[in-house]
Amino acid sequence: MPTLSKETPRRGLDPAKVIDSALLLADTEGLAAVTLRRLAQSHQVTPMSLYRHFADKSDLLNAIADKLLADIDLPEPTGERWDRQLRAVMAAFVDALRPHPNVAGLTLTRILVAESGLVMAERTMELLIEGGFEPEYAAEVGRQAICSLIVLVTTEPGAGEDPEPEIREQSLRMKRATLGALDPKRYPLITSAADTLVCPTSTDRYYTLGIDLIVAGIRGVRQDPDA
Amino acid sequence: MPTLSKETPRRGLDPAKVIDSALLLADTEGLAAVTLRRLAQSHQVTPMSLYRHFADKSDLLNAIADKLLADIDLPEPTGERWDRQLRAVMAAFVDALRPHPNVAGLTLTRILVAESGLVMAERTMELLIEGGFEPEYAAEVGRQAICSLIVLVTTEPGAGEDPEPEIREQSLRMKRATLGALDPKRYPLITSAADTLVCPTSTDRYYTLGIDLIVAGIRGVRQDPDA
DNA sequence: ACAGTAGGTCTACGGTGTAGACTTGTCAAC
DNA sequence: GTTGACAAGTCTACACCGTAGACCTACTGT
Repeated sequence: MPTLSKETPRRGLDPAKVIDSALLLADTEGLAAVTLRRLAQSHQVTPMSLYRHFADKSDLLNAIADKLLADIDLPEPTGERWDRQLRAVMAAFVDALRPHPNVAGLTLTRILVAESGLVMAERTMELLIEGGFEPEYAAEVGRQAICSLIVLVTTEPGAGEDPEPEIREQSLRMKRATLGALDPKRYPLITSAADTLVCPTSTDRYYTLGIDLIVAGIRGVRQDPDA
Repeated sequence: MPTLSKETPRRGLDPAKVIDSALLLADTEGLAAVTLRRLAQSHQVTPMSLYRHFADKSDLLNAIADKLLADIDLPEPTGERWDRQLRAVMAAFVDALRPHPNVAGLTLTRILVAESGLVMAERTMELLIEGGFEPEYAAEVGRQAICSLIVLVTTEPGAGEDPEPEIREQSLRMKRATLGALDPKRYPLITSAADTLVCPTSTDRYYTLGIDLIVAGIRGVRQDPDA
């Protein structure tokens, strides 16, 4: 029997676990908190050890993005109309990103690389073509739609704010005050809608509206590419 | 006559010029190249000098964003339909950001702070309300629309790539190759549209389509907020 | 003439990503 | 069994970052 107390203490660094803790760290303290040193420390290991498993930091970040994309739970094709199905695909995408607004932006460059990103992209184009788009046009529209969805998540009201609820609430109050203090003669609409602008009514509504807007846009540019 | 050889060598650091060179630097070498040390060096000054004019780095970055926003050349109100006017406003916004895709994202947090951002936001809400939106709804829709426009610019095909044309071209070729090398059985649409996905036909078309998509979306969600 | 101050400098600190040479446990092949 | 190869982790060091705090110093208003 060889020398291994519990599954080879030598290989104590599971890349998957590193990614997990990196994601957790980003979720709780923001992307800037994800540091090789900090990550190494939390795994009781030297910073340089990480380089045995990741080419460099961006490689690790890409791995996080790929993990997010892998969480997409794409709905099975149904007999519904193309636009309803498209909406479902988009909702699935957003659902995968929503829990991690701080890192959602990382997926921008990985969609056409990661497996599940490719599957979603292919499916999206499929539905667009079924909806009557030319393949070229479908590619451009799909690209933009997916980008918009990502941004929907990264700019979710309150994303990027401090994680401490008190500081965050303080910051929001400050913004509202600043906006409310503007001259109502010059900015009547902004001042009166200050609350909504700073932080929309409900997060669910926010996402529903966001997706609706995109789907409606796609439907709208369908027949006449030259509007 | 006091001692000034040429306009007080003591005050050799014009904040406006610092912002200008920061913007230039970001445009040519990417946002990451904008460094206090580098900026100071290019103005023959110590890094700490910058702190006499900017509270910290983020303050300087905000100043860049404000400058971009100040470049917006908002069209005068006309008698046209609300949606056509809205389109013109959006086009003006995009025109201001387009020359600086690397820093366009900085404007996200400054629109409701900078003068010209506020003016544009107010005007946007005005038009939306003229189009029949409730004020609250207009705020949410407007917010999302403006975010989408910004992202349209930051994700412009080839943005964030290396500035050297050769490296950049190389990178694009690589991506196209990777995409084209996928299994056509699994990803028939992606592989056949690889070229368009990597880099859309024309930049102008790209922006036209992007704006069309957003305007069409707004038009589409107008009457039925609960679709 | 003098105090105040705005603008720029110097030094230093703690943080970052990462290159390169080194150690060491593990396993395969002779 | 012994011996190598090798994968995984370590150590040291470097260049760079933003910025705090004390300092100088030339100008300005009184």
